Amino acid sequence: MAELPDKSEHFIDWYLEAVEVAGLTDKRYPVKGMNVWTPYGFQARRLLDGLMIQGIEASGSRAVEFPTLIPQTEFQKEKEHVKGFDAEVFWVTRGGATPLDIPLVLRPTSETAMYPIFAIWIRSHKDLPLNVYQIVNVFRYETKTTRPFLRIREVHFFEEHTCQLTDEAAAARCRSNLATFQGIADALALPFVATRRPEWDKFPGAYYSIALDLPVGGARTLQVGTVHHYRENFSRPYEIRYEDLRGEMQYVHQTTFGLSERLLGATVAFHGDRRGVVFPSSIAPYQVVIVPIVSQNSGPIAVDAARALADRLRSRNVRVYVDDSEERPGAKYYLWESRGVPLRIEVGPREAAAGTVTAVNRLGEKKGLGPGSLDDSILQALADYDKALAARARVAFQKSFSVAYRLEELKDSSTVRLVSWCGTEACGHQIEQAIEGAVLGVPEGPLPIDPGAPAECISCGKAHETRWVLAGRPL
RNA sequence: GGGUCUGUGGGGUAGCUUGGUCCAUCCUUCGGGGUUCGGGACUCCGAGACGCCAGUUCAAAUCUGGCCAGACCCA
Repeated sequence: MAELPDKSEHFIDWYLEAVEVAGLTDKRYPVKGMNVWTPYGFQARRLLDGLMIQGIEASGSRAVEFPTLIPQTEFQKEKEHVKGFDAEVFWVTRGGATPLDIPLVLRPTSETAMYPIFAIWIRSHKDLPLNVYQIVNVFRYETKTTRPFLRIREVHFFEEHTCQLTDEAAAARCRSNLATFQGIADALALPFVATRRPEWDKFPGAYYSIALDLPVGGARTLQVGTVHHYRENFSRPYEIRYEDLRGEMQYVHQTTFGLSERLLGATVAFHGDRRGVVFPSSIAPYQVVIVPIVSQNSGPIAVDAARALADRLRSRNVRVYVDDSEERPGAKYYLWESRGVPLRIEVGPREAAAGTVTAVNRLGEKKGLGPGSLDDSILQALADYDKALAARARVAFQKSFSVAYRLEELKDSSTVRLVSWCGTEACGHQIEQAIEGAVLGVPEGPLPIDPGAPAECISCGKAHETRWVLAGRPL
């Protein structure tokens, strides 16, 4: 087996192979864009779900689950929304041989499934805010080339939907969601930028959309999440109203927050290297793999030591696997490296006798541990690994942005670009054409790099009321 | 949406133009044996595929049609 393709030169080839060798999905399922989750990949996904659940519930949201099928009549109530999704929904038109009176849509997202029910649930201002989320599969008839975790037709989707009393409360919920996402991203050691998407690229039906993007090498970016402020755009057609203190009916202000297994793809894409996947310990299916080194004459001492150590680590909630298969040690090292295991522990016969081990983390740092407080040292090594991974990620992140002052500079961008923009759609499209990508949007909060005050618009040269905007090439 | 092309064991391929020693080949994968074992071992035995359905033919991986799946290019 050779090394993976060069990540910076052939990113997509590298990505596909990294996912393949790690065994996260089986792409042989005979429907385009629908892959099988393997036990290893599913475990990573479940851990990722756990991060989302923990984060969102800490911010006062509760889990619900709505049905998969949506009647066409409900689906069509918000005009922009239908227009945005019409081309990519799967339809259910028959029950057995009987044509359905009202065709059903396989949800591409759940606004139109939830909101008729929200209208029933919400009567009074006392019913607000309503903060609920669900983690379910949604379906989109993707026509472009599909890629595991990144562009798929059956999406494992996290969606929070909230109803708020006021516009300001909804904006506050959006900010709260960004803080929640920050926590999730931190756990994954993924730096990101939040930008307000330009008008022409916001979610169909939204008042505004804040997208969460990751730079993944060159000018490439990966959108891993969105927070939308809907204002009353949905509550009016779906008649979600409450009676306020004065006894008047008011429409609720709504928000949504969406994430998916793209975050898993992003973790692979961002941290991975020539040997394959690199997992942060938060979602690593195995945080520690122990490889006992056995030779013909040494007997079971190394395996016994490995198993005893594994039991002790498990009792401290470490996910650990003892690889006592018949493979040679070298083959095991490569295998577990490609699968992204944060920490490998080697135990040879002599070490077993002495109560020591050799620890090698996924960043290649190697050291001997023990005999004193061995278990603590291993936990410490795991924590150190996560810190080192995050530090490495921050460095890569800093290098992923640069300022461009002229449209011609955009063509050969080797980073995501920060450009000054007048805010008009015409100039926005000029920028998109020049970079052969997209205007991501105006950053929310601090910029990844400090470019000073905005200059004149990179496209039309207008000097007043310009702002910095990020442009890149979304995957 | 329009066009071009592709489909051969688990993965990657040759063969197809001109139908016939092709129970197809190489690299791997899987099962079993032996020698090994601190960075991708060697060796022996064995298993496993011509996308699906029709048609043409003495004979189809190869030709024809339909279907399914996928890739690339353009709008």
